Amino acid sequence: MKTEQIISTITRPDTPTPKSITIRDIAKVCGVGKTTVGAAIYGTGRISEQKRADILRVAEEMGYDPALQTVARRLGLQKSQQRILNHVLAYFTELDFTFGAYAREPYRGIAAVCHRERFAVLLTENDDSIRPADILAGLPGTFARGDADGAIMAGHQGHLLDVLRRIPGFGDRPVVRLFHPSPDASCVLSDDQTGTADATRHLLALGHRHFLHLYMPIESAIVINRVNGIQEALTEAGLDPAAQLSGLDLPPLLLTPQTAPHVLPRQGAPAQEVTLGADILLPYLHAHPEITAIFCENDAMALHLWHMLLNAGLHVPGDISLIGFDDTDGMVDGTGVNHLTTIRLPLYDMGVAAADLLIQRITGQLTEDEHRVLPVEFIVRQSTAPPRSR
Amino acid sequence: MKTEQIISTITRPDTPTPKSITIRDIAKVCGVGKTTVGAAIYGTGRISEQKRADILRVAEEMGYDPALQTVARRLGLQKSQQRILNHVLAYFTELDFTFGAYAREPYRGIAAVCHRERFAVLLTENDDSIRPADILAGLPGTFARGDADGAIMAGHQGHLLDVLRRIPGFGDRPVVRLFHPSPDASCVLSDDQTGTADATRHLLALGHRHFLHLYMPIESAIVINRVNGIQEALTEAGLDPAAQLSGLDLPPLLLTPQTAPHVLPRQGAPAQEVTLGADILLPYLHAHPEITAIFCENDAMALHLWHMLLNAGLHVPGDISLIGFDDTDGMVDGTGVNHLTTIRLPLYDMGVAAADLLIQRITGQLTEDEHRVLPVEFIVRQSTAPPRSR
DNA sequence: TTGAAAGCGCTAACAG
DNA sequence: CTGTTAGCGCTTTCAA
Repeated sequence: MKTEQIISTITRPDTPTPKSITIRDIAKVCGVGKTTVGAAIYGTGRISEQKRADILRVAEEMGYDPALQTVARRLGLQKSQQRILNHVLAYFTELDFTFGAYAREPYRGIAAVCHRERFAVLLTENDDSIRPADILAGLPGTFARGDADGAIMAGHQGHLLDVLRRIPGFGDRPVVRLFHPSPDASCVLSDDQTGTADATRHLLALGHRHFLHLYMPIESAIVINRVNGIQEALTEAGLDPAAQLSGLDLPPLLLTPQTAPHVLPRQGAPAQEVTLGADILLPYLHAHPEITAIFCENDAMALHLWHMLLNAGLHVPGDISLIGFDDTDGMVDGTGVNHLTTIRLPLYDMGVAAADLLIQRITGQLTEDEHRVLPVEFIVRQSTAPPRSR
Repeated sequence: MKTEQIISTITRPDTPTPKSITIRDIAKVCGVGKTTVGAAIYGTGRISEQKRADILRVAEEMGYDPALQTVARRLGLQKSQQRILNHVLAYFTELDFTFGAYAREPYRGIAAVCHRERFAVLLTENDDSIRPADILAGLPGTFARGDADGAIMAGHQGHLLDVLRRIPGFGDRPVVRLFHPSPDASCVLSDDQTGTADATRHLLALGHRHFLHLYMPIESAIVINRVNGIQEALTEAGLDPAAQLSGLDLPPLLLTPQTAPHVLPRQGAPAQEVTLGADILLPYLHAHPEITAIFCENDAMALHLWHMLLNAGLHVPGDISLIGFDDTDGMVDGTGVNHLTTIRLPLYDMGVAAADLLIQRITGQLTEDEHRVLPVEFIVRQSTAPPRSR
């Protein structure tokens, strides 16, 4: 943390603020000691109901504002190791949060809960490729000072959790991780395995037998869950997962939502390259004509594929059945109908759950970290159909 | 502000934190007074270079963390009316910020500047229809406590500025308004008038003579600027604005970015109603066959219109020329090319300008409010063409 | 129940 | 230049 920043930034208001009312002022007016006033307003110590009412009335009349005296209270409480909550939580997302429903939809849920609970949201985008030391250095002083009561982290976020834990001002405050399981924090996860299992059963029922799963190069718990789901359904049907399911990793760029057509408008966004990854995927499909269905890591990827296949003369779902993930983006026709069969992640609800969980931990209503797994929903649309030989 | 929230929220950490190092500890070790240590670390008072170096070294060794002592410093400084900056700014946007590049693109700019300057962003979405009293009640305690050093407000935001000004904890801290001019704050605006003037000249050169301007029901400074631009170009061409330009207000819903097809993916978003507003617009156009070009308030609206006209058998740009605004959304064809002629708002740069301006005001590098008007860019694509009679 | 006194860790005014 | 003293406004003993 930049020490200088914390030290050297002092301002003096243009127009001197009128001195604010203190409990001492009130005490003088009421003819009591200031300890008594403190007891009346802040509930420190016993006080007769009569005096309390009197004092509160006078405080109100004099315009006493407890918010303005939080600093003094904090100092006073330091002795007894108590903290006044800031009612602020940090939401860390991967860089360029503004892309993709994957961070935006949870944010909506978080914001809704925070608004209800009068919490403020400190939005922080983090570059996952950055070195841990730089994460620390890049965080605003507000974190070092401990202004965030807790944090929600979406996605991988590399070593961010460790970094947070090492900040003296943050310490072991509650953290909720979204999407990725973690033993050191509360987690809000989705039941991806059931989702892919359902999807696989659907494809099996249609008659498909050979599947391709396009995954991220990263060996993440998420990918493992999804593969498990497919394998579960295959095994259940008496098939050998190893023989029926193949995996293929594509260029990382292809897997980010950014590259899909019509995904998200952004000023100056480059035109789509519909051919990206085609040099890998098309030859592969050509060499494996038995494959009739493809699982994608996300909808954006599915849409990209759809266009790519179309370009190559392959029809969805006629030649290839396509299954997306997330239900964030759709293959929308002119009448606004989405044709992509997908597994819907309850992104908004996950945000709500994360914020609820975090705030309960912050306020002490919950004293242990908790893992919550939310159900997904398999949605059949028009990108899956019975296979025909290619 | 909910007083209870400020008062009743105290927590005690699960594991008692080890008492943090204080300047007194350092003073004892160094065999000096604590004032001297303060002078060394915080630059309060004069001190010899020798002692300073010694003390700083010891402080470092002992692991003194200035961030942890901000509370005490703040109390100490209260006497002299000085404040330690929080390095936090609030970004207020209209409700559901997650829609529309109109708030998201500036956010990207703001975030970039804040990251560079180590400022944190407090993101707050505000419902413009809410009563002023409720805005105040809905703000998290962090605002009452004065944790935000300043604020950026996008859009109308009704009485929010007044509300902020009335919060004792915020007072007259710097505010930057985005898009809307305001005498009580710094502003970052766009030169819309030049934009619509350019667009009008373009249409005039193509041969158009009768124009329709679809505006928001609100009499905003923005609309006025845009109309002024059209009128300016018409007058310049020796035409009578009153005779050549007609205005029409459509249902409010039509004017929000949400309604445009393909604008922004959102989970569970309803299918588009391509016919929304058609009952007003189509008869109007039928009654005024002399109109050959339409100005829209934003791209989303232009796209909606495009589809609506197509539905009615009218071709763009053959029958009607269409001009969007913002350059946030496009009529994208299969190859990723955008066909909408529009006036591009430098949204990202406006965010950058707003954050720069605000931070300069916060840090005192700038002592007066400033209005900055950024240039727009008229971009000719394929939604405008020479008129033909209908 | 009440209130005086002694902190919390720093800054500020003033002697030395 | 240095250290002492007295705050900042609240909390927390601890007598009364």
